[in-house]
Amino acid sequence: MNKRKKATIHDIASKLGITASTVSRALNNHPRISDATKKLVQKAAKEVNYQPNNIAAALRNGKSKLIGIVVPTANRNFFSSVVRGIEEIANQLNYKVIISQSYENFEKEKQTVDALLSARVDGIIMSIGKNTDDFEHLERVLEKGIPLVLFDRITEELEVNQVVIDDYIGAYKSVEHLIENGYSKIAHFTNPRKINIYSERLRGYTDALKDNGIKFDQDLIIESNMQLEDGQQSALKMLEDGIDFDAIFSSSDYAAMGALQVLKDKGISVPEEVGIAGFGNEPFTSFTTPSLTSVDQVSIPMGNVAAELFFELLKADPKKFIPQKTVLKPELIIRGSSTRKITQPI
Amino acid sequence: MNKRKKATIHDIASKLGITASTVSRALNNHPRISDATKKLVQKAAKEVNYQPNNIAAALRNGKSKLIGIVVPTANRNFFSSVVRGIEEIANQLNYKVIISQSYENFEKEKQTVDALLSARVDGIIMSIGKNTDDFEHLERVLEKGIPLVLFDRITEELEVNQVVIDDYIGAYKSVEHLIENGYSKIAHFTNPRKINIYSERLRGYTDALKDNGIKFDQDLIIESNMQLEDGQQSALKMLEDGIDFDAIFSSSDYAAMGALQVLKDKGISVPEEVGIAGFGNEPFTSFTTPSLTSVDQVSIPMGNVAAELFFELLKADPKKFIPQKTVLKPELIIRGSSTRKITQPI
DNA sequence: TTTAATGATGTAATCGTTTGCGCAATATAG
DNA sequence: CTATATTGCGCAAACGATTACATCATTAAA
Repeated sequence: MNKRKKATIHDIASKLGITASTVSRALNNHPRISDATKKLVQKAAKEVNYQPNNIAAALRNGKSKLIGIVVPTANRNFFSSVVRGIEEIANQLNYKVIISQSYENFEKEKQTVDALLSARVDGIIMSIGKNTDDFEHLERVLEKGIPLVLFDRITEELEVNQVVIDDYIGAYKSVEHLIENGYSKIAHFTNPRKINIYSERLRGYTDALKDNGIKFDQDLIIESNMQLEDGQQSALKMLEDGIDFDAIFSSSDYAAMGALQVLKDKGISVPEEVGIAGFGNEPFTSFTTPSLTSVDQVSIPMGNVAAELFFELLKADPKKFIPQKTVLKPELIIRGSSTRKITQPI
Repeated sequence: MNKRKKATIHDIASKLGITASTVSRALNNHPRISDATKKLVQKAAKEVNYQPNNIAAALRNGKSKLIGIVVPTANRNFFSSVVRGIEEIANQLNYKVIISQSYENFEKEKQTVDALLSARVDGIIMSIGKNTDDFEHLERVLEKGIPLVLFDRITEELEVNQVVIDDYIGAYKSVEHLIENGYSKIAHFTNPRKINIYSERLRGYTDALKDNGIKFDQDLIIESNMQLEDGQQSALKMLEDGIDFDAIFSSSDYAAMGALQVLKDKGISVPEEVGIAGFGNEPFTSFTTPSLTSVDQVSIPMGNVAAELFFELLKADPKKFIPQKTVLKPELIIRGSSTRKITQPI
């Protein structure tokens, strides 16, 4: 029924006995084109099932209307929600989004950034991988004057727009909440890698203890890769080593979940004997028994803000660029794993 | 340090006193270019920090090396895993992926497909929304001869490559498993929308009952939108209405989870009094207490297959196109919610 | 030594849109 | 009734890479 070749503005033009420039202008609602012509063109475009070729336009304009997004994995609720937040804003402005995953792999991350650059995205919004501590690939992006916005997993080594949540406050509030519920020997699960989020959460933990007159105990700091299994092992280790604790503040919901499973398994009741609080507000946290107290990372707003920052950058004069860092307030979601009716230390 | 403008093959050419065609051929490893020249070109390319402009190449070649993916929501483990499976294959072939979400919204789905077409993707891989029952937008894609592959949520109304899991078998096995564990009054949570996946699962349920000599009971078929809250309400309703059941086979893990919560809340023990099996093998199913029996949808292989089908289509002669339907075998993951040591009907 | 084949590179058109400039025709001002 | 704006549209050159065809050398074959 349809011809194999796709219709172009030239086809429309010759059909109407006008030129392609007029068609182009008509479709773009150029003021110097008469309404009559515009109507004609639109009708003809419908008839031939015209689909604008953004590739050609991109080449001519030097902008693709594509935003590259790099996340460690789209498979995590937090990241996909941020992407959703970005999309909300981007779509309004007729931008589309290319999502790439770096799988926490440095080489893959570099390749991905390169590929996006070759695809001529107008800019990049990303969250860096856990194992990334060299930022040359991002410096190259900046040098070329391509807009770059970092979210959540950021670095201080780059002069770049960033949006994060206040991990410090989130951690502080969690620990404070645990203390208010009568826990005092609070362990902390963290990651040895020095990315901002973990160090900030550790700082919040430390300060909350201090401000409540509880002495910091290095033995209560447990480092791991923070996945489910790591949480299980950490909890087991603490029990075996006879470490005296009555609560866990974990920088990851997964690790918190692992600990919860082990404790239940060992007949230790949560929250009565041990309180648990996680971080991230993953969907499963509300499904567990007991449900898991956690810190919500306001992911969709974070995506919104990242996108807004991005579009500001796009418009801005690169000469007088001043990197902004937006800090969002996280929300403590209090659930069953950390609230006991009666304050009863073990 | 770097000039604002990006380097092109012309810059490299004039730098070396040769022409752009030679540079292009050298970079593409054309056999008719001498090794000496190739080396020179590569060195010069590095020096000027050359980044190929895929947009220009895409325009010239008529192919963008982009695959458009449309999913209802990237936020679901299943979909993001399929995407991952697609990416694995696509990246090997130097294709990139544009992910768009339709949010189960028909209008949004249409717009998205149009946008991808305008972005000149080389083809589309998608899973259709729950509310889509008009397929004009997809017919347009087919008419233009643009490769289209559907996965999971498909339709029989289109002559198109498809990859699905055998929902029938998945359901059949689940129900059979429940029966083997001594359950006989098995309720089924399903969705009233007539998309293939739900009707196939219902069919599997029905046949498994029949083959085991259990009479089908319409009262045990509970329709809802299958989210967590729907599962809660469905369970509550069954209890209130005094419906006699000893197991639930839910077409969604979320609804199964909701039911599990309600039953536990009402003091009904799972799996002793009521067995539960879900569908989808969402990550949280292994975190719940008891953990939730479910059907794994082999999402990554599904993505792989979808991508392979896609690339076959891309190479194939559109004249002699015969739509293929690949059916993958799902895997029953047996967990705590459906296994009781002693078969003890209530 | 002439002819043909091969190797290495250049020429120029092409992909589909956009847009500065130019040129009429009409409208407005003086 | 000129002089100047304004309106409506065409011309042609971009954007950057690719590639069929042409052009020279050089070399092998006759």
